[in-house]
Amino acid sequence: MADVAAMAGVSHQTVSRVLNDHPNVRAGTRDQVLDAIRKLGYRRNRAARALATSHSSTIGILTIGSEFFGPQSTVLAIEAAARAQGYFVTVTALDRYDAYSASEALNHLVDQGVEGVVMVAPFEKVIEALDDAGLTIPVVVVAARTNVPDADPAHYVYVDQREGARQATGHLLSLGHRKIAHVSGPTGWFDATERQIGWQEKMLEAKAPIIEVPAESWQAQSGYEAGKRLVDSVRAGEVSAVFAANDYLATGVLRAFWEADLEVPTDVSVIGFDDLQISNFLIPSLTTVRQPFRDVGHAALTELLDGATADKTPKVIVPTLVIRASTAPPKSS
Amino acid sequence: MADVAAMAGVSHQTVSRVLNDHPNVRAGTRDQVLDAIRKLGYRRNRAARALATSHSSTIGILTIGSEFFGPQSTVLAIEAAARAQGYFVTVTALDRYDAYSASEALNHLVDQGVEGVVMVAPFEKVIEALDDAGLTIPVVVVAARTNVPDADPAHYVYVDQREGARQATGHLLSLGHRKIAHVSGPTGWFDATERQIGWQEKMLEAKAPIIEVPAESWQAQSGYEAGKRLVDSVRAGEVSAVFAANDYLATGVLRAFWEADLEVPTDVSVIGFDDLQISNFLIPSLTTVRQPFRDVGHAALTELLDGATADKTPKVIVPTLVIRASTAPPKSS
DNA sequence: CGATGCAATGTTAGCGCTAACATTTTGTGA
DNA sequence: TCACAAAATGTTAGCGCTAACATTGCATCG
Repeated sequence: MADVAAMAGVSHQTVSRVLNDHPNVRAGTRDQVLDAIRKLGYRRNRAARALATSHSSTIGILTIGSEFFGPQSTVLAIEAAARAQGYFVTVTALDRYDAYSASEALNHLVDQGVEGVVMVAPFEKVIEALDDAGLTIPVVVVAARTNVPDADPAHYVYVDQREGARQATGHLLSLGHRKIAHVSGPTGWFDATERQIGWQEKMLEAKAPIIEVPAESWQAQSGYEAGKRLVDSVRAGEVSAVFAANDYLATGVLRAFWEADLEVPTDVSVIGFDDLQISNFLIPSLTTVRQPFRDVGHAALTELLDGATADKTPKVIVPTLVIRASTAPPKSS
Repeated sequence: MADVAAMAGVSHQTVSRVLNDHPNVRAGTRDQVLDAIRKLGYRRNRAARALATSHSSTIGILTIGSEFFGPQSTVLAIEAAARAQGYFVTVTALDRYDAYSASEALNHLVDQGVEGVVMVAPFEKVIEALDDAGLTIPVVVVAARTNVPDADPAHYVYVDQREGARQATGHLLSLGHRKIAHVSGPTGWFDATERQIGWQEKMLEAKAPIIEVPAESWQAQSGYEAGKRLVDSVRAGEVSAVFAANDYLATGVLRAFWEADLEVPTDVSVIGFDDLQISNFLIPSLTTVRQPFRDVGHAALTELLDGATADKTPKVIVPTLVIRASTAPPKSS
């Protein structure tokens, strides 16, 4: 900076003023300074700036360390939005989904000096770690948490999973199904819980039977195993439709039914959740619930930056049902 | 820090020494200091530290802004490895895949003060932007680039795409196929080019015909369109197997063949590339080439941190063929 | 034409830490 | 017991920037 000042024939403070768009700088002076900056290829030292202003212009994202479609899309959207606002983004992924890993990760971010944190980790234990962390910086949580403690200072942004599950179940009910099994997501995940509740609510409203097959993970493998367990029930006419907690699970279910020579949707309907890129190209193409992850990412960043506003109401985004070929009216038996 | 020093009854410099594991500190003093740190909940200010040491302990990752399986897995692996080494990671995603976006993104990272950059963006234009950027910090590129200029100071780490394509093609040839069409990836991507070359090399060696159907994107939609264009050739016996440039494309191809009542693998074999989580559960389960992205991430970080070593030989990681149910010997016609 | 006021620029201090050197304490051997 | 070295601790300066105040330049008006 001193070099730039010398070259432009001004004081370092004037250079600083130019850099910070201070109004009281003559146009001619400004040009000289900018010229010198260009000629010298000068870049401001961010550490010094952060030290002097006590602003790091950095936000932290804590996410889960797996290749899940939803969190990943959300993280990308947050990053893009943050960059547009002149913020830097530091990402930390969790090794394991427990409170210890989570507080380690949070520490890592706080050590880094972030001004705020977005947690894209819809796993219960992880979010609970936050309640104990006692952070003094703004926090936005992207998770459909319903039992938020009053004392929790975090802001919440999420897609209404329960509503999505109600849409999916409602679609099957309106087709005439009543024996709708739910392949539920793994325990500990908000999304799994909410989807299960939405399905169950709708089923109880319709006075339909509750048939739940829990999956051990979100992976297709678990869906496949759940599907195999459902084959006999389908054959026996005890299940005419399956609502899988996400599209990976649905893919596994489709596969299991195919292996058992059960035709979808003739013998049994299948519906998923997420709308992956490939869901339209599965055999048959998958009816599912689409989540607008980009919107979630944007909303999360907005919430973080405008966090001063006292409005702590969760920002809820509504998913949409995408009807394709894996659902049809039940066989008239 | 001054508070800690006062509480422990030492000078701030002694606190600094404790924090930096300096050897010349008496055990008792160290304990007092650590105690004071704990009691006060003191955290070092990273900006000040960075300013004093001129080390930011931050590395930048530049990646593409889409939900692709490979880059995402690689980024996660790099982040985990970096954190284990005490580094912070700043991620920037590209809005568009052109040189301008790329240099903007690089500037963003350099402004942030990163000590090194890993580019996980196997797109030609993006990498070319790097050659002009004239960065003075270490750079590792994760991309199967073959025409690296001598002057290019970057280190390269990648999975041998060409070899993977040769494995895939070789597998089909050894099953007895000769009319193997390639649904090639979009132009501008190193991976697409390399896979195309690997396939072509192997086909020329076998004196087999070159039938290529270019896809416009990496998405299943493009694979579907390519598959539809191949249906007639398959029916006419002009194509007995398809090597799709990735598993999304392969999914689309499978779907197109299914719609046309072509059975896989009886009527036509299909092979993909990447080994997605769901590839084993497609109908039929997909033979594909698995890429060890975790290894790539680790190798990239190692290369970045040990970059001082003069050895600029690219680190090449070999993929493995995963044989499943979508490939079989051709119909004896 | 000089007083006045504001715009433009300069000067000084300090953000919180570490490096380098200065000083004090401790331990050792003759 | 004292000199001496080595270990332990303290003191000072400065990393590169911005905030706050000080000064200068310049236009305006009676």
